[in-house]
Amino acid sequence: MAARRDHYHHGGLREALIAAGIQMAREGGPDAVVLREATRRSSVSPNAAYRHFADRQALLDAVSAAAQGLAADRMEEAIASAPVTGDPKADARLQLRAAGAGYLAFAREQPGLFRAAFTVPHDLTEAMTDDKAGASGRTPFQILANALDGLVAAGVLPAERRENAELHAWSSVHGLGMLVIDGPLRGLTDDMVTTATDRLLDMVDRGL
Amino acid sequence: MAARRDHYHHGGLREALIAAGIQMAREGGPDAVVLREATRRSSVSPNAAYRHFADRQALLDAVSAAAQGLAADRMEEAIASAPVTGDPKADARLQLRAAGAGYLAFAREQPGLFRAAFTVPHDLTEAMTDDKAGASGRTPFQILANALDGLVAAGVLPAERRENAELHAWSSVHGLGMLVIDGPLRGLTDDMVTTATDRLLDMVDRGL
DNA sequence: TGTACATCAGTGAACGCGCGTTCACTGATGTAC
DNA sequence: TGTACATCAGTGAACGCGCGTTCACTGATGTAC
Repeated sequence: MAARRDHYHHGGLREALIAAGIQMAREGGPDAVVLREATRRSSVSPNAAYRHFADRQALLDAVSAAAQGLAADRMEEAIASAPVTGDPKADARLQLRAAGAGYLAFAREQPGLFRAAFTVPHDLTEAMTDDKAGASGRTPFQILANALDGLVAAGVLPAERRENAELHAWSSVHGLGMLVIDGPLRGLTDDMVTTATDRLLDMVDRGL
Repeated sequence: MAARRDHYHHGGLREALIAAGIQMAREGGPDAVVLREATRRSSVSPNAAYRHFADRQALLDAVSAAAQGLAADRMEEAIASAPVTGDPKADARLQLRAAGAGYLAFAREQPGLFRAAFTVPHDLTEAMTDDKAGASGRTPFQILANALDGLVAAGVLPAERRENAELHAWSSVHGLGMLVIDGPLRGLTDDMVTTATDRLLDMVDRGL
């Protein structure tokens, strides 16, 4: 952040507001993204935000997109550190597992951001939009799609099941995430969640 | 509702407030459950609610429990109208499918209630509590458990996979529900959701 | 290079709103004798 | 069966709060000549 705050113009208020919004989402999910508070944290008057966002929803959308980018980063990280066996089939599966595990790790580590990322209205058609990409330039959806392409390429997954696979993998993993951070499975310990994740990914693997 | 509203005491204010809360949740999810509005809809002064609920959260909890009961009803309805083949194995599977389809039907038909039911903090240990039961006296969790027991009894599902099965089935179906009503899959048409549900249930079936 | 001026990104004050919650109260109800 | 009284379930008014948003404004910035 190149914050020269000694002159009148902020220099990067839009980014500062989004950063503040991300922090608030981290602390309390999408509902905690409060426009006035974002301006306060940016040391700016409340209405200054309206130079950069049409309204509160516009800020929330930007925060959500950024949160999706962070989720993508976490997935890439998990994929990068996944074991490699040398067997193409096994490796393709391990990549998919890692993507799922990364998604769930993000849900557990940053439940507020997770909800901000995936609980706010977006179109499927927007799911691959650039501003939702992480450092790698890929969105969570693209990363998942990529892992599934890998399964097909390795001959693990028959091509005709490709489309459904997307749905299945995403739903399973997303559902566990929601149940664990916000729902009836809230009481589970970290250990329980880890083994549950493992078992779930076993079953996704088997179901494909 | 036996509402004799011509005398001082309401006669059933607690129930009226919950009913109003359910209606609000139906319209806008858990966040829309507003204590003052519930009293307004019950033709009562704002603070009257405090005779029956410690605070807003207590009302929301009651509404959430009631919404879980409605979800249970919808699942039972789907199960009751599931096809019967006579083959015990096939029938056990069809029962589980019906339970899942009912859960997702509830999510689509009553997205607000669905979120109020399953998006609000509850413990796993509370998941089977009576006040979350539907007309049949069973909670969504119990209905799912029951269908899985049926799979084991029919010899479709090895007993040692029983516990994981719960997690897998619930996560998958819950995830699809969330993605469809609130998340990145929001744009899907009813038809697309129906076929997606079918495919997802195929894969759950296969994954078990 | 210096100056006039349009544009841009902020300020400061105020708005109406609805919320959850608390206070001191009063009318209705049920029970004991 | 009638009455005194405790208890219960409401009323009415008010509180402080923080929100999103709008208004009229002014200081800073960049561009044309």
